[in-house]
Amino acid sequence: MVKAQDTETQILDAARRVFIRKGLSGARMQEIADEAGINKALLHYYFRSKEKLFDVILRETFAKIFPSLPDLMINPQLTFRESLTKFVDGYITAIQHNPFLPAFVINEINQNPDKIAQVFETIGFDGAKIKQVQEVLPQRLGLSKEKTREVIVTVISLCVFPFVGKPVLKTLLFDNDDKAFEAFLEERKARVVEIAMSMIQS
Amino acid sequence: MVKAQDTETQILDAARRVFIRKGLSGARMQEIADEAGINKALLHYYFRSKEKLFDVILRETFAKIFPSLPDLMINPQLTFRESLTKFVDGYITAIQHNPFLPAFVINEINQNPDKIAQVFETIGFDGAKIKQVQEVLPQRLGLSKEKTREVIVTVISLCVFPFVGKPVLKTLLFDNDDKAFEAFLEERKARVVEIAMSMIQS
DNA sequence: GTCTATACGGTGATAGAC
DNA sequence: GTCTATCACCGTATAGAC
Repeated sequence: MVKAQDTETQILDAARRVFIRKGLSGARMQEIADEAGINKALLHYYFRSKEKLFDVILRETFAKIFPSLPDLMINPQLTFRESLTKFVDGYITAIQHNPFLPAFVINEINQNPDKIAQVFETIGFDGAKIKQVQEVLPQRLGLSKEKTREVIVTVISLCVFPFVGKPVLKTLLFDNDDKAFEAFLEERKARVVEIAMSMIQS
Repeated sequence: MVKAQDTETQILDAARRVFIRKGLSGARMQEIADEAGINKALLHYYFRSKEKLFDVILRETFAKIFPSLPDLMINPQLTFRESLTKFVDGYITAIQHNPFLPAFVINEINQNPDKIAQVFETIGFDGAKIKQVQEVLPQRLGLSKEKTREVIVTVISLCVFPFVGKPVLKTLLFDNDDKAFEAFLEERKARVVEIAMSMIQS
């Protein structure tokens, strides 16, 4: 039992690394087995198929990335600026620790958009919660539904894109200097908040 | 000769569609052959291998996406606001016609960052041109190099992200209403310019 | 140039011993 | 639970006829 738990965890750890690096179609069961220190047969013993294993990782990844937004934004204890600062900071920091996550999610989601609703439900991000955000947030901001959407899209765009576009941006703007790019991301946390706040006030 | 040209074009058209939809590892030579109305053997006759064929498409795609930025931004005939408006409008419109391009580029580039320099050179986007943009643009804007980078990253993020994040954004903010999302993108062209200009003036 | 046939390696998945 | 061995299939790539 203890050993089983360990093996399953090791498989999931390995699968996470490989799938996020290579995607569903690029990943090989052999590679996952190697990274987990076991053989292919055992993979199929724990998770019936590659697709099943992948779905577990995809759900887990979504659960890690998405719930923070609504929880934070709706918290009435904080001013909106505080909520926003906390969100942007937490979000960018989280991605810094998992820099390949956004590209992975983007790719797999665009590859298979039908899975979205299903995955969202699994992580407790159902219609009710979505509605809640769509209704409470405009009230908090004192903005129309449309304006609120613009702010949200802007914030998420600014937080996420630098990571998925990193190879290109680094080449074009940062002379491939990794340190400079990291520093830029760090400084960006404050700038994103400023840009969003100026959208709200104007 | 005429027929050969036709076949090659048909192969490239098919390869473009399939690769951009499925990516390198997800695409199948059989599927490309089917879409081109020929058989697998002929694919290998024209392009020795899958990788070679893919490289052609990748270069072609980069050539289509990237050169517009520097050419526009540096044009001294226009005010910066005019350049920016033209760029944002042209860029978003272009992506609207090829909505899967950004996710494709992001995925393949993150999968194989080493190819970037090589691909950029192929499309005439060499070190000299990059330096030119890095030097001329700050002058035009009257901003520091760092501030200029912020503006560029912001503009590109706001233009591109909505497309790659479309499935998620549509679900969370637009109740899966395609029309509403399209309208949002259309209206966004003007908003992006406003956001960028306000960054410059402050 | 274009086809059919086939080689050849890899890939997901299973059977069966321990 | 974990392994070795093996299967059936699919994928890229090539040979060779026309």
